[in-house]
Amino acid sequence: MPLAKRANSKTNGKHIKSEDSSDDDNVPLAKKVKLEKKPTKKRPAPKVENSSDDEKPLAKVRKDIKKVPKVKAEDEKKVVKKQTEKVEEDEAEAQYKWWEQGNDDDGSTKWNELEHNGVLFPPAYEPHGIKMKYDGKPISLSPEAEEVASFFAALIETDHGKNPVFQKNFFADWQEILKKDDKNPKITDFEKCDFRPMFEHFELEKERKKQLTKAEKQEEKTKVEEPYLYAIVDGRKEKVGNFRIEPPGLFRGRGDHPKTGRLKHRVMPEQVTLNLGENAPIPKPLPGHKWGGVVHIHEATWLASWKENINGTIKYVFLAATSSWKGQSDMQKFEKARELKKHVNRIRKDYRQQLNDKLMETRQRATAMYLIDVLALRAGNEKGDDEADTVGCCSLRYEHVTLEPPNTLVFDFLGKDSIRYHNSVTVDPQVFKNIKIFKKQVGPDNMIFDRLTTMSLNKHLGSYMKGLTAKVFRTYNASHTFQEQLDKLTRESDSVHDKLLSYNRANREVAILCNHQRSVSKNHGQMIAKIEDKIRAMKYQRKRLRRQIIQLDPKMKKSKMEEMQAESDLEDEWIEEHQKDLLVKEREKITTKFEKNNEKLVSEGQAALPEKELKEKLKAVDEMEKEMKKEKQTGKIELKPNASIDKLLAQITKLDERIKATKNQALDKEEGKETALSTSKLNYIDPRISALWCKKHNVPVEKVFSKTLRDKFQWAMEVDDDWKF
DNA sequence: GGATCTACTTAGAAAGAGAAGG
DNA sequence: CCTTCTCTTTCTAAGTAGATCC
Repeated sequence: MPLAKRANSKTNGKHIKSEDSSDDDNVPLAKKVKLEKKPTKKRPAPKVENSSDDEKPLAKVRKDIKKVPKVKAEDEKKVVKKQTEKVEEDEAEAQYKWWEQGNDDDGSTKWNELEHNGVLFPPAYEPHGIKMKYDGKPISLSPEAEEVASFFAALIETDHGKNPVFQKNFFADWQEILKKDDKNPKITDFEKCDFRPMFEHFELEKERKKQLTKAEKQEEKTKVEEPYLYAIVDGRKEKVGNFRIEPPGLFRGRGDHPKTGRLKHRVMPEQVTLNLGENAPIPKPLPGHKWGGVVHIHEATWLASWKENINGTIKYVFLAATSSWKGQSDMQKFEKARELKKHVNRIRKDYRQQLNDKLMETRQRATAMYLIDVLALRAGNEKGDDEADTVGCCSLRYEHVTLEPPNTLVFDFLGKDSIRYHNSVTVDPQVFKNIKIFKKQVGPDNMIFDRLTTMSLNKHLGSYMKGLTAKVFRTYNASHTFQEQLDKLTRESDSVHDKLLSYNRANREVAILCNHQRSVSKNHGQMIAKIEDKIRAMKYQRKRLRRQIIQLDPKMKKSKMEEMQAESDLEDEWIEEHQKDLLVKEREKITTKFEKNNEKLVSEGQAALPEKELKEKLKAVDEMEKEMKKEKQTGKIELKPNASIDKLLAQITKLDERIKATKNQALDKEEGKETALSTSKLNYIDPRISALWCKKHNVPVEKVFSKTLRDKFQWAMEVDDDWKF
């Protein structure tokens, strides 16, 4: 598959041929263009660190550390001292209220003394001995081969397990493992493998686990994990986030990832580097093992790191989201986005003007900025060909944008996580013109912004405001949109319930802007059908009520006719079905109640009630059935003795409301079926907007933030009333 | 000045827990 | 009370972006 290519020689040294002559003619091209095609990125084969028996890696890491720029010693000391004093004063109070201590003048973060207990390693693999089949016959596998087979077996019913690339990659890696022990059978054909016995074993295990009570599940876990949950950071006790090292398994790459299904190795202590305070005790590795290294990088927040074997990327153990380091940087992120408010008008004015700049590079940059600002696209770093082919703004290719004159652009590409971005947008005519020109210049398969990189774009943005990058626009526009929508939708007179509806609507606007999706749940259709049935049932009730009114006072007929008409979706067939259903359900209800009662009586040593009793009870339903038949024949409904028009009307009003509410619920579910609100809430919307809104409108915060979110956003909970995003 | 490395945030899937419905 | 549906939490992949290397 051809990777994104930068400009080829076709465009080199030429002038932009304007698509329409009314456009500024002959825009000179930017100086020279790099001619080389993007070289295929070939990552050097990851050095296999075999550190178990020599000191090299450790020494190596130590050397590296010397290169880490030293934080000015004074600053460092100052902070340490300040925080230590505070801790001594009142440890509990100081623990989480870092935001009241004020920030450092230069806004930088300094990480100080760090001690922690350690990183939890999983125990080695324990074979289960369940025999899978090959060519129809049960086979025995070495423990290692059994483990890898189990990884796959657990997934055979999932999309991953059915994905041919996943299967191929798994099979190749599994064969390598099989070869390691010559007692393993020769397995050469994936098609002949039957993993089902193992799969079923795991399903059973799952069931068994489910049966355990809450307490049983908790107890063992908490006991083992207890020592690993917290780290002491600058004297504060902070929660550790992902303290469990990632267990071995099959790499579950998203989208068309060429490496999906490959075996992810078990990580051993020798591969792990710890980052902690110079004076902190070094936690003990597994018996018989040693750590890959111990470092003291004060300006990093990670506690431990290791290199993962699939893509050669570094994985980290960080503090939890509730920690001060994470909270601090979260707050800084939103403060930066708020600072953009002061500059955004100028920036917008500039890029609009530069949309027809003579310099190609500038014009591309302006166009990209427009897209990032208006559509909240991601920056779009370039990717290698050993990853899924996904793009962002700067890496958009020819085929990702189509032109619909006069000025509509249709975007259709796979973004982060291979989530489809499909959007038809009417844009500024000059943006349309530009895309048309760029596309013509670069040709199919090539990147539209061939003179632009995320680096150059961010460098430019940085000239407007310190620390401004493409991603700040997403944060800014998300929070801004949320505040705007929330203000627009919230009615002071609304109930808490309705206010929450508005809150979620505003949230959804943001999620749509950011294209946050979720897969439609398997039984969504079923669920909607159920709700629709419920609505119909209520309509049927309402229809009967109206009939009764007419029976009571035939003069009402005329005025009610129109409304009756509106219920045309209540077909006779459906009504009949519905009535039958009602009867069946009623009978079931009575029967199960009767049986349960009998079981109870028997267990208490009493005699069960005779079958006759049940028949007696069921007679009431027979009665109902008769009445329904009669109703159908005569078209008359048996009126209750105390029926009155007023009462019936009141019932109708109530039903109307319920129908409306249920309809809303259905609409809400349908609209939200593929939009995930959580991501924007967690990462893009300044939590202070929510905190203030709750306060102002008397909505309890726990209605909008779950426990974890409240903990994460603790820094944002107390805001001045006049604060605005 | 691009490629690579590193460190961090952002993302949806999957697992788990809790609430609602029968 | 048990099952089913829904919301929350956990997990780790996949981005962004700065620093460093060459």
